[in-house]
Amino acid sequence: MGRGKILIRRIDNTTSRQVTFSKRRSGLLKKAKELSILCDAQLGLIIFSTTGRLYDFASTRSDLSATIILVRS
Amino acid sequence: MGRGKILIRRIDNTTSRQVTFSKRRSGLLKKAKELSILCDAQLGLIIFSTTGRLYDFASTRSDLSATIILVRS
DNA sequence: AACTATTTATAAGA
DNA sequence: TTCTTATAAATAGTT
Repeated sequence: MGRGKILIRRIDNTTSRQVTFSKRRSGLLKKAKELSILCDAQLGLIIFSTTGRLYDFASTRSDLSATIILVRS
Repeated sequence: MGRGKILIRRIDNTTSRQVTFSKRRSGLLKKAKELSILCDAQLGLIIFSTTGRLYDFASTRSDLSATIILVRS
């Protein structure tokens, strides 16, 4: 997607890597939420940035939610 | 995407819902893997189908991998 | 399981 | 760093 095709390999440039992380993280979380709603599926997604920040999504299912909380703390 | 625009709400038709689950599950796992590679990010994704089958992806990080294993067993 | 018309995501650029 | 937009990629409906 985008102006050019890219290879799936670690992005060397720090700035580019952070920008891509921000964009794709949002996209992934959005698609995770859509899948859970459209298909009534239970899922959990946990993303750590290299700086240790955590981003997550969990559809309501007790064991999944508990897992996310455990990983967070 | 696709021939028509859809609303993000539970798909009532069982067959359509299963087909969509299969397609989007693949897409989500692919994008999760791409994000981890491109951005050197650690992430875990766990998807349960309504029949209880589990699909997951985890980039290598001990606590994440352990979590996935815990949820699986 | 394939096929495509379209929508959506996003890589580069502004 | 937020917005734009050309293009790649995902996918909804079809066969």
